[in-house]
Amino acid sequence: MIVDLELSPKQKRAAGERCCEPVVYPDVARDHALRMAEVAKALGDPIRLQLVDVLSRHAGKVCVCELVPLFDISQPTLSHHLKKLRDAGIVDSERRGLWAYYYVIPDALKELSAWLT
Amino acid sequence: MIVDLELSPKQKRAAGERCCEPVVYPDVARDHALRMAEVAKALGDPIRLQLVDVLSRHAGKVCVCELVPLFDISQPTLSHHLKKLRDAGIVDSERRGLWAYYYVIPDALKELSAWLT
DNA sequence: GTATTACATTGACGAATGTCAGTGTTATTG
DNA sequence: CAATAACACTGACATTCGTCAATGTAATAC
Repeated sequence: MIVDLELSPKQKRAAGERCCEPVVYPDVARDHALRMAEVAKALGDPIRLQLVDVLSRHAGKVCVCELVPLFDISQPTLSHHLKKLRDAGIVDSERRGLWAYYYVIPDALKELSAWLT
Repeated sequence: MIVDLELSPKQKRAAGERCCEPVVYPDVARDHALRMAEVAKALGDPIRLQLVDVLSRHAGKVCVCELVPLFDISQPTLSHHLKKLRDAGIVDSERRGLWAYYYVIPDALKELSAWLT
């Protein structure tokens, strides 16, 4: 993992006393952090988190008409949340006639999950 | 885990055709989802995610004066991010003279991590 | 064709976010 | 005492967010 942050403090100490023991380099590269933060941000809403929970717990694909009644929000709002999850690369959808089927993209949460472990 | 969401679709089908196979109940309770979303939201910023990375990778406690030069943001902004992480229950701080030492609260990320696995 | 159904998009709204300059607070130095 | 250093807080700003009502779009039913 690439280190791209400077470490040594650029400010003087007030006393001879050390500020603290040398800090560990962040070994999460900036773009790596950016990607994981993007995923975390998408999960940072209770409804979206529950959406991902339902979708991932369901082996196959779930259509929106089954998702709408699960939450106390309007259909356009749910559509908005699904779009956010799509934009974050967490879920994808598939049209089949009138219905849209959503599913969690395999390994989409892998990176964040591994970092959290 | 408590189920507190209704499941059966409240809208009529257009055809005799089924919308989809029966969906799985979300087994993330609403308050459970709320707590995890709060943590995810706090991690949903690249700087905060890297902050947690640095703090968790460092065994002990790290003072703010070591954190400031790591990022290209002002000291007040960093302080603001640290407060967000504190409010989310992810980190805590300890004053020692002029310095403030931050550390990751053990098991603060456990719940979200377990859910993601 | 018209009507209806499923879902997405638009536009609007108040609320929250990330950022900074400026200031305040507290502890240490001299 | 006064000066300084470390950090938090305030107020302001543009931006993004979550939400809804209204509308658009495409496919199915009649």
